[in-house]
Amino acid sequence: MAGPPRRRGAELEQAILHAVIDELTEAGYAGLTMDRVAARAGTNKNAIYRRWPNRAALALAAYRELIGADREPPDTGTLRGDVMELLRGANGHLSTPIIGRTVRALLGAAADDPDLMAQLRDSVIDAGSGLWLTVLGRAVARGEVPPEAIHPRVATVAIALLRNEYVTRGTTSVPDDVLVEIVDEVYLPLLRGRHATVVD
Amino acid sequence: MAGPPRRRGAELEQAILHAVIDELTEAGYAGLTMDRVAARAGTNKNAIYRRWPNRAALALAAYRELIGADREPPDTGTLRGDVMELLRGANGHLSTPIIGRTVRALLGAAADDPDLMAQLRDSVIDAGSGLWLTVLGRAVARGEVPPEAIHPRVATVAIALLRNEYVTRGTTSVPDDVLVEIVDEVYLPLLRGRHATVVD
DNA sequence: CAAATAGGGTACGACGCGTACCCTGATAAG
DNA sequence: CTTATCAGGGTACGCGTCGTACCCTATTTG
Repeated sequence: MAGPPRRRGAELEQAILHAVIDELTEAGYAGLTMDRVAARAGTNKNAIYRRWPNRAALALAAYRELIGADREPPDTGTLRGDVMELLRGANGHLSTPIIGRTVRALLGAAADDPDLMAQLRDSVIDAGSGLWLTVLGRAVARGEVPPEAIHPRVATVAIALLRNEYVTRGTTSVPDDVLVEIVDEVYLPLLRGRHATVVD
Repeated sequence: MAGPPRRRGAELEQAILHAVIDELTEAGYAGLTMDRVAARAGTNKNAIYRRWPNRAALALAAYRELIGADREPPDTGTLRGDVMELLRGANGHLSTPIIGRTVRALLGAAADDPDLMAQLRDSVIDAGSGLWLTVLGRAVARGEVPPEAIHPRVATVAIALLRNEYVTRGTTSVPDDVLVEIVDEVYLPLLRGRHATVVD
């Protein structure tokens, strides 16, 4: 009896990660169990523990799998257009049923696991900050904002506020008008006011 | 044999909550177990479950116990002084070994518990926002910033950024120069530039 | 073809949650 | 003062999950 051939290496790894994604979608991080992941992937816990040391690492790996490739910075021609697109992209991203919950839960789990926290920081938090600097650089080149706008803390204010909204509100999705408010009431005024001269 | 008289009601409740605080300090939220809390408080799980439905609710109650009474808004005479004091107060607060970790863990646990999230929002997140509005109101009265500065989203930008720093960095304490940067590079310029009209 | 490796199946110990009982000390009611 | 009521103490237990251990089997490598 041949049956399906036994999966190995990358193929099996993919099957496991997608099982994790499905489980996270249905039951959330709190309801994620190693046994069920193994069952759903049609394998057993051996194969999982051989690859990831614990539940948190497994969930983080699944998260990365889900995120996939890096994004390209948008280029709409105006700073506001680029910024709104970045923010809407991040919001659409975080409002996937799985992502927001998982990220929150992982941040919580990382409270007692510095190693996990470091990985989270790299792959979730800092991953996108280059996009913002790129977009700002173009805006400076166009003369939309003064060069002083390019300052790491200033550049990431918008995404930091969005993230804050997620973490503290516990919502599954942030309404678009909140994004607009962040951009028009906070972010753009801040960038334009970085130098004494303002307003176009 | 008399022994110590049996504790009841509020007295016992205090003993339990302080046992939770000690356990959180030593082992963190992940290491907090009901059995150990009961043992440490010199009681048993009955007395705990009679008061709180689960571990998360217990930890939240301990957190509130630890926070204690509400703070008074500072009044240093300048906006920058008040703002720095609010931010330093919050930072000192969150950098207690227990608080930061516990809040992060609770936010994570709340990912699957809307009820807990609501309570957290009320008692942790929104609790202090009145202070910021008060301080801003005084600054407007002094003519330091335009009245448009009094806008909920704008007013809480500084504390939102601090919180973001905590949640995403996983640090136990945010250095003072980060606070200064938040205030001088972001918050005050934003408030002072509020009069600039916004494009839409 | 043999040896090494990775996967499958399964069982197990440890641990913690939340519940259930029954007993005892303290308080409230008669 | 006596008795009923109730909160607390002590303890045990079922359940679920983690992480590990073993042994067997399929696949790949030499």
